[in-house]
Amino acid sequence: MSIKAKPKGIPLLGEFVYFRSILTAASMEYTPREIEKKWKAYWDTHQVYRVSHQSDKPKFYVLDMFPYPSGAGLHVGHPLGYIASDIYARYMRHKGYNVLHPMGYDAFGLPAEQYAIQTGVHPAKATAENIARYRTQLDNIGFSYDWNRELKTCDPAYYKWTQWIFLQLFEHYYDLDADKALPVSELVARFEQSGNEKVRAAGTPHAGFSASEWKTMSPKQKDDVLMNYRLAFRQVTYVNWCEELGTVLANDEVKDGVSERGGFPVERRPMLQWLLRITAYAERLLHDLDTLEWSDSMKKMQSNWIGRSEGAQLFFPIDGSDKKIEIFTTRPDTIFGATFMVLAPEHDWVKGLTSPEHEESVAAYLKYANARSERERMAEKEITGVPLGSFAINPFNGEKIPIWISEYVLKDYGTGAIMAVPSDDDRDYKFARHFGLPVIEIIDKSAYPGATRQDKVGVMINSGFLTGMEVPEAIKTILNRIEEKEIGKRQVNYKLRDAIYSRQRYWGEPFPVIYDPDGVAHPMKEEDLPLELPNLEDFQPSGGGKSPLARHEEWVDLPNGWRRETDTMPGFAGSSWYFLRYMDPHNGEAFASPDAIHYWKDVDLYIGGTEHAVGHLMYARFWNKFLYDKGLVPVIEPFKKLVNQGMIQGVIEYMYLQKEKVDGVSRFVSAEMVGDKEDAYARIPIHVEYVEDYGSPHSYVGIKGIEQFIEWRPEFVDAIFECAQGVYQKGVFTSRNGGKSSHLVTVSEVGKMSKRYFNVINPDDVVNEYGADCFRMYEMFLGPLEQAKPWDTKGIDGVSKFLRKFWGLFFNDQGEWDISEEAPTREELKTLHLCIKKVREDLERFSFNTCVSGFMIATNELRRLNTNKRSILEPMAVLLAPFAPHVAEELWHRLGHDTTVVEAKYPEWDETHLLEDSVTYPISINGKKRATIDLPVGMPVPEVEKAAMEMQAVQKWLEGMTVRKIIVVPNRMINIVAN
RNA sequence: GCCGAAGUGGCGGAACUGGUAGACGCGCUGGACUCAAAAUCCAGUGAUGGCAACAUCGUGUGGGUUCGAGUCCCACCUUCGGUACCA
Repeated sequence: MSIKAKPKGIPLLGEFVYFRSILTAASMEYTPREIEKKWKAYWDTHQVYRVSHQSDKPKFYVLDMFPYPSGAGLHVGHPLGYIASDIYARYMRHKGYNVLHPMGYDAFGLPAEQYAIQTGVHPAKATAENIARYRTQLDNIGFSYDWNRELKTCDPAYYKWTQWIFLQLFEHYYDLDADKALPVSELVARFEQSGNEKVRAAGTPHAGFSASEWKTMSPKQKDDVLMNYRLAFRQVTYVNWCEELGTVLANDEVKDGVSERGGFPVERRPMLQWLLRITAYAERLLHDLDTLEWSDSMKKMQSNWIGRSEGAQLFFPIDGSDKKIEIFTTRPDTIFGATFMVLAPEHDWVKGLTSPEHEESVAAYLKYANARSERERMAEKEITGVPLGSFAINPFNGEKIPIWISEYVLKDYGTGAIMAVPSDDDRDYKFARHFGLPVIEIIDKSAYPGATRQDKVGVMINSGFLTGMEVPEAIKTILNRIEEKEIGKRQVNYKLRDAIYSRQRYWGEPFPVIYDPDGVAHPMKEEDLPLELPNLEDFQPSGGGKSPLARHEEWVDLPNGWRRETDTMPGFAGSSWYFLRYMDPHNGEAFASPDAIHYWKDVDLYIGGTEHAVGHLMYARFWNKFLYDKGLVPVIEPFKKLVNQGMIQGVIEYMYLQKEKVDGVSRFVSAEMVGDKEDAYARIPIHVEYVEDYGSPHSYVGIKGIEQFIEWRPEFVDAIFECAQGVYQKGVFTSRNGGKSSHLVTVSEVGKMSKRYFNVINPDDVVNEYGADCFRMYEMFLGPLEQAKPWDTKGIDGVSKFLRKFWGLFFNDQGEWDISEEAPTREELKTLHLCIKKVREDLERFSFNTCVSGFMIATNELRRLNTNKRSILEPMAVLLAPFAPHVAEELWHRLGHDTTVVEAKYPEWDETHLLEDSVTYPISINGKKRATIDLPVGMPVPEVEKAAMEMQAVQKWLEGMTVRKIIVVPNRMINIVAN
């Protein structure tokens, strides 16, 4: 019996194994249940995995990405990375490192709040239950976590420091001269001295002011000015607003422009929110990628996300007005080809630039664009836009060009306005073609065949003083001219946007901020932290886009008339710094003690999914850099080495349900009958365990499966099930044309493992049947860590057999423990040392799957050799310990040790045991293998050539041909080129 | 759309630096053991042709570089992850 998502209450093979073990001599049978239970208890009582920073050993920090404890519990995909990191952590410990390997929970978040809205269960309660379930599931797998360091972001003792770091961000600005964060108090001192003219800081554009102007400002005015500088600041940004639900929605909750819940319209609405000025760190976030041992693709994703581009800020005068539109362009050289301008629909000036005759069409377009999500707008499937009816003047040739608005220009990128050059930009070109706008060729690319529209190559034509120049020269020239004419300047632009940090939600960290009656934001005092999240019973949003907290007036309104911030922090708040808290998780005086931080420093190995490539990893790097600027952490990057695990997918099985009922009865049909009439049927996902051969093209439900299905969905008790060769209805199978097959073929699809597809496979069930050691090794054996792969329990038998065989090496044919102290043979030593080499080398390159096959090969070989020598088997047990710690511990103790195998020294290989006398060369003729020959290792090349040429099989192939060349790669291959 | 990744037997995958494609495991086929089944053990297993030796084809598709390409280059197809408020 193999496990498919196991229905509750069905006894599994594991119980049978257990039962059998009681009847047989307990010493010989491999009984993972007993062994694993025993050693888990041992590790726990001896606190084997507890670590301290007070150590003389070198440190090593292995971290898993913070899990969010979802209501569905862990499925077999989650532990993949945890197992890999656990194996590596154990390996490093065997190598003598003091290994920090902690685990905890990213416990604030939207799902718990949605669940609360639907069921009334308090998020704190649901989260605590989910965490408890996760913990049980994790414990089942035998991880080497130091559970004394467990974290929960929703714990006030933890979020006290999340709030504290937020306040530090609030109290700092980014000084471009110092190239680091400095206190706002210093900025204020400079304003008092000389206004903001000499200040070079990352900030929101705003007017200049003098010292005396600063001094006359009201507190509210000063607060507004400082918001342009603070690293945590308030600004108006757009949110997905759903009027019907009275709430702001996550992009995730919006599907095709309507809310996923209820299908109500969603529009983009401006709202005053907190943001973090991550853009201040853009350059450093980009530059420091070079110092990281991350995959090139991951670095590339981050660097593309940051999206640094060099170009020019340029002002275009508006016809009939003294206003000038600011744009950013990376191609100032193409300005003579600019035939129109495009503004984002949200651009502040749209209203003012709309001429009376265009008011109607512009209003209609704004309404359209407003209902479109940012994602849809960027996807550029259709070309939309309207002219405003006003014109800009090209500052170089004085041409009047029309101003349009279109959704492909985004408010938050650059200045929200572009000059459109259809000849040299694809999107501009498509837009011009669609609306019949002129295209002026300005670059002759005839010397560069194959160059695309956007490529920066060619010779300028039709371009005034630029005509005749090559593009790079033209760019330089025009930049200089722009600066001379003072109509703009060189500028570096980033695609990276500041991070919106407000959520109109309950289940998150409260902001430690209070507003005075003027609306000036004041930080809470450090000694008053944490500001605890008050208890609520109703989690429906408050009116006007406010968080549920806004209804809790006693909490919001302070006795002195000041008010609390009612928004809460986003999910990434707690996870942006948790790796630091693990270093010193119980500290009440600081987020972690300097001692601990200076010992553990940074994460040496970080394992998690690529889905965090640009979110969490960017924010965490940003926070770390800020804390570095403050002198609070010693390293510029928190995650030295990053390994991305692939996602384990599930199989989704569907039955076809005819959309139209037959005489009021539902009708399911076997998939092969559907043919090209898909439209007439609905796909109904069903529990994968009802399906035979699930995942294969022939997967089907039989009578038993149909009956299980009806039990689960009683509304289909009367339904017709049209099988391959007959019909099943109400417990009766009627054959058609004498056929007997009652298979109803289902459609299989690879997809997410999720509650909604009834295909979640719980690791507990697998561990229960096969044991944790087997589960760990099977997860690794499935394939390369980095690759996505579908889960299939079928193959697990191979690993299970391997473990029993490995165990069997220590016993004789009578099932008695039988270990000899004799000296090993040469062959045995070679097998052992080959295995050590394979496992160690593969571990170093995170190739866990090939380690497992290495163990299998060695075990098969040692069985063949009938090995029972301590000198071979004891190192094998230690070698296996990181992968299968329970069975290794059991064997280690049976071998006579009374300390844990966890601390045993990892075996090393000796090349002298691996030397071969001869090598089998393949002989290729013109690249095709035609023969092989055994030759001594290290034979000189001329002799190898001679030996090969003398072979009959070779001569046969060379008949009538002339040998042109013989290529010999020593100890690898021989290739003869002839014609 | 944009950014990133992956496509190898019936299945999961191996081949690390351009050098014997398919290690290891599952499944399947045949055999041993068994009253029988399970478990276990032994043998075979990319496709096509052939009694066989062997030959031809074969790493998503089309092209290219090379003595030699799963691996490098160009174009394309499909699937997956991200796309800024899921975590």
